[in-house]
Amino acid sequence: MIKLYNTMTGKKETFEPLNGKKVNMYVCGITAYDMCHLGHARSAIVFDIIKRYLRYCGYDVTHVRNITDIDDKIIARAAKEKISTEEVARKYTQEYYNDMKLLGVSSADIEPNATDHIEAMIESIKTLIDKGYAYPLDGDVYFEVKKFEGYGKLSGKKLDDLESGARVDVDNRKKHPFDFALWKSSKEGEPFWESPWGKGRPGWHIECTAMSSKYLGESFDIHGGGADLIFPHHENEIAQSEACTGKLFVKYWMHNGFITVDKEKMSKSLGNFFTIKEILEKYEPEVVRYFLLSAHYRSPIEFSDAQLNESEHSIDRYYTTALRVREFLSHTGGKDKPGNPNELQGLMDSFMGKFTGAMNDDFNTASALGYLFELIRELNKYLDAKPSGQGAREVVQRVNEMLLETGGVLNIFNKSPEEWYSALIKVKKLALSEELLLQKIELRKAARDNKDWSEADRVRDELYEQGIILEDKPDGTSWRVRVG
RNA sequence: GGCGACGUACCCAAGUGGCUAAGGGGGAGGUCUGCAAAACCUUUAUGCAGCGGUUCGAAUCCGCUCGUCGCCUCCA
Repeated sequence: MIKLYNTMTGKKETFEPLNGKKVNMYVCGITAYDMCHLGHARSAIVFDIIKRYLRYCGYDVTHVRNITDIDDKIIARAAKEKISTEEVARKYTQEYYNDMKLLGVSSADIEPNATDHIEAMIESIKTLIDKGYAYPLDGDVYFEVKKFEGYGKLSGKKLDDLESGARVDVDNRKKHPFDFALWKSSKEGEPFWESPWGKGRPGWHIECTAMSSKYLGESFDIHGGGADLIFPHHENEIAQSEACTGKLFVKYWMHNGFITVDKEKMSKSLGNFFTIKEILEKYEPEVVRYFLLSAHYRSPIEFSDAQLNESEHSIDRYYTTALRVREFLSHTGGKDKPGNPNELQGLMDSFMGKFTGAMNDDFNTASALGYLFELIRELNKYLDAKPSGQGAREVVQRVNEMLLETGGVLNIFNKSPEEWYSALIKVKKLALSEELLLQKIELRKAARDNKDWSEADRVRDELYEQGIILEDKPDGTSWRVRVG
């Protein structure tokens, strides 16, 4: 039984989709006017994991993630770069897809662009006018918030409070300061579409109303996005959609917390952001994903190199164990010496339940990761006891499968140790080829065979300086990339 | 001004009424090792911002205080 926190009620609720095992989920994507930063990555990764977990639980999920490809910021950017709005949108949409691919975030099932749905938006706006919820004004169309009973129910705001706390210049032509644009007339030189109210473009919020109902129906299960979208964006979507259909728009509203830098929200306007591209220059994507899953999705998470380095350590701990497991499985045979798997066996019996328990509790990935590392420790302990034989083999294999299965849900632990180390060499820009490295190890082996310890240590220290750590084992020396 | 969230060890972080307060990183000691590394073991919060209250029992519920942050404007 999955429980999830619903922003609408402010409580954790039992997840019961509108239609059996079918889950329709809409997550607000990006406005394609600039490079994406880590905050965008968090939202993408969080909802990707939620989708993966729901599917793991047997739900049939349809995931829609939109791209806003026409908007004031795009127009401003186009003017600045002296190119068309289409080119701006195309360029940054492409960058976005590229970032998502590098991050290892799966695609949504449907990734609609706003400009492909202008007709549907116009239809929605017409309906809102016909029903008396919207009014045209000098080529614009506004939604009249006072007409929608329940405006503010998602964000917990009251219109009177909004009025008195207004921090923006009020457009006096509107009936209420918080009436928002469904349609904006275009100024000279701006892109436009023909409409019953003249040439113009849609307001931001209406695209999600039009596209979500097109692909997921008038009522659907989950609507997600960053917490900064709660007001006004999602509040306005509710007003538009429910005014249009008279039906419940969304059953569960989910919002991820912010990334902070020096405790402040990472944002374009503060200028304290790091682009996904910049971060992936220094860190492996799996490290970034792990970092973002190491805190609960609704909590703020402080970005820092120290934190990313810790995440790198954690992932490396897994791959070090993965290497041990593989060596064990490739060698073990012979005498049946299952060791004492009791502690490990106990944890194996409870592990899957602990994992799903954590994930069922509002997708508590941080807690789930704790259980994974608990299992890793027990596995290491078991391997330390040097068990052998078929029984031991089956135990280790089963634990390994559990780690891969649960790691798979979290989209981590999905490489071979070699892939991990070679990715680390790349991302840490080590000026050392694997070939040269193996030569050095041979060189050192010769010294060790001669018990020339000072020469052996010299080679090891030299490699350490270059970011490589050597480990001497009974059957030879292996290497790892130094992390952290 | 209105609304809301958060404050757990040296750092990050889970835990939201009841066994010894997960897990990761770091520190100290140990086992192993030619020495290391890795791994494992022990240790590092009689206490969960502070003060009251409810309760047989609270980090967990309630109130107040202090501190930090967010939304109220485009924002993931």
